[in-house]
Amino acid sequence: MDMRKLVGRNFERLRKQKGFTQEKFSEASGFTQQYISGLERGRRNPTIVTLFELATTLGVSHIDLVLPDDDARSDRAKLSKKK
Amino acid sequence: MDMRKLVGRNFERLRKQKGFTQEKFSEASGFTQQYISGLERGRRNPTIVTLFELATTLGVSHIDLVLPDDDARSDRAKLSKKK
DNA sequence: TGGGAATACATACTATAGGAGATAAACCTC
DNA sequence: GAGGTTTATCTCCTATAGTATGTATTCCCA
Repeated sequence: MDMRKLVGRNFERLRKQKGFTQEKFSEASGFTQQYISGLERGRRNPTIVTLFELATTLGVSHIDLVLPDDDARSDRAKLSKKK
Repeated sequence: MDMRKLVGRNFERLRKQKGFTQEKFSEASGFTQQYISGLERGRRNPTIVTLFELATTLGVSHIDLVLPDDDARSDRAKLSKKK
């Protein structure tokens, strides 16, 4: 269970949904494009403060981390919009 | 909006609900008692990997971070049990 | 009120989060 | 295949996450 990849994959999906390039997102969030790249590729282990800042820039208000059962083969996680 | 305090307060509540002392929890999780203390007092900024390990030790499978509206005065967050 | 259990504080240390800058590699579209 | 744009890789740097150890403090309760 690799939280880095779990967060990276879902972040990338949401970034694209929002129409951000890595560069545009880096300008909006203050993180470097290189950091965003590493994050999406599962090479970064963001802190909760960083996670909050990323979510805020994405316009996401609800971070929902579903930790898979051991017997579940695939990782699952959602970053869902406010109700 | 201080994610450290938000997580710290909710972690402390859940730890007590589960009947752990900081010392017992540190033995179960591999983190030091001192780290747990700092975490609960909002002086630590855990990474997502750390957050996952803490949740796993607590027997929590669903991490739900609700980011308050700007006009909401109080922090809110839930670490909820699996359905 | 004293003594053990639980929590907080202090200091020093190693590993890594995150930044800055340059560049490489893909990925278009013409 | 040239040229722009987007993403990935690399190196070096500082700040801090997390460990280890010791101790202080707070909280009980007999």
